[in-house]
Amino acid sequence: MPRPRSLNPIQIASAALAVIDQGGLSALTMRGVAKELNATAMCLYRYVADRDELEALVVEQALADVDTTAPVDGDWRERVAVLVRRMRVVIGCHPAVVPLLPVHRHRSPTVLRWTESLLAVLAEAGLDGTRRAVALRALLAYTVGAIQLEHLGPLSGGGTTAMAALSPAEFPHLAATAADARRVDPDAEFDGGLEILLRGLAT
Amino acid sequence: MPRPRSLNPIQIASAALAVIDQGGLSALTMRGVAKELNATAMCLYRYVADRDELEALVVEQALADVDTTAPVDGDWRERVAVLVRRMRVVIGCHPAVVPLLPVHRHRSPTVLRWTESLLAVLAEAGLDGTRRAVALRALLAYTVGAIQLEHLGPLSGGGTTAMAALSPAEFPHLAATAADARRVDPDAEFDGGLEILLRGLAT
DNA sequence: ACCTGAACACCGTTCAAGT
DNA sequence: ACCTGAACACCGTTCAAGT
Repeated sequence: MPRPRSLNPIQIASAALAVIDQGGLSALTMRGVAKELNATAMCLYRYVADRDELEALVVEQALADVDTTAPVDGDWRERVAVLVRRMRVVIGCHPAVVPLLPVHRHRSPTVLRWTESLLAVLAEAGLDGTRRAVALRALLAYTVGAIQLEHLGPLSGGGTTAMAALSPAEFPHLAATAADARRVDPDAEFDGGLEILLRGLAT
Repeated sequence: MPRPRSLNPIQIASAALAVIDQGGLSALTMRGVAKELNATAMCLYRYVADRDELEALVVEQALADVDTTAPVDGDWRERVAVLVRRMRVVIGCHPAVVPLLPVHRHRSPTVLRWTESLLAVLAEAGLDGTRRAVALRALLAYTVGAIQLEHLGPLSGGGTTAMAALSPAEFPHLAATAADARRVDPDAEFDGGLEILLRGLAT
């Protein structure tokens, strides 16, 4: 007697994202997600092979809102910047997902489409072959790294506060820079670094 | 009757690093580290407050080999590159530690000394105040991000292999770039991205 | 065919008890 | 003062049993 499925992957992904958004990464457990769906943990194994697959589902669900279409206005550097900023803004809505990104990015259709658009813009800029591969990698590294620095670490962003308390005798530059850094807002900091990278990318 | 301590923090850090190097991040458990020391898990709580502190200990132990003295030869860009490459090489010896780096970097004396040296070189390059803070952040983001891309993800580096299998119809640029990327060795890729960043950093 | 409860082998952490 | 064993409240995952 075939019984209809009571869940679907989208429901699971939504529930899992809700759980991680609300309770942080440590709340993302098979049992926790199941409870959100009024089901049992074992039931989830009908839909995902294991926790790893659940994590991949969460990452894709979190990134699904990214507009991956290539921008048409502005020079190529501005178009790259727009794509990169779109990714950062959406991830900023789901900070607990950040540690999962480097691990599962290859399995996210959104990431693939976004990367394809980024490469298209780089191609229009006259980059190809190895140079384009290196440029992409550098942009990815900066994006992933900057987002991690922004959201991970002590007190999620209060890191510079801790650094400002360092002994200025032993770490003079660090103490000064920590003080300076607290006056830069995160958006400007991210855009500033991105600009440096894009300037270096000019042939 | 005061009994002498049977362990010290260095022994614990070494044992923990051995465990994670050999068994991966998932092997880093209180019980696992204790077994490596022929002790019980509970005994470790005499030396660390919790797992978080054990992780911080592992990170510092992994990075301890980094030479954090500022290089003296070459122009400032080359000196920055030398510092960054030193960090990458040492981390490459302990790839399982990579996910812990963004979380615990603020508590590592090695990271602090390394950052201080980096800032000193940037100061010699004429950067100060906000511009220097942004430059540091960009360098940190690139370094952290590039190392994560290198060591995390599917099959730890086989990611480009997976991407090369993509449908060239839907992802033409991605498929082409994945093929190109497989011909670039990791060192050259890292240095290439770093060069882009340093070029953009020139005033 | 799908869902469930009980069970297994793990976690981090607490706490009373040993020496 | 330091270490230990037992215990608690969790994990992911398996598997036989229910409907």
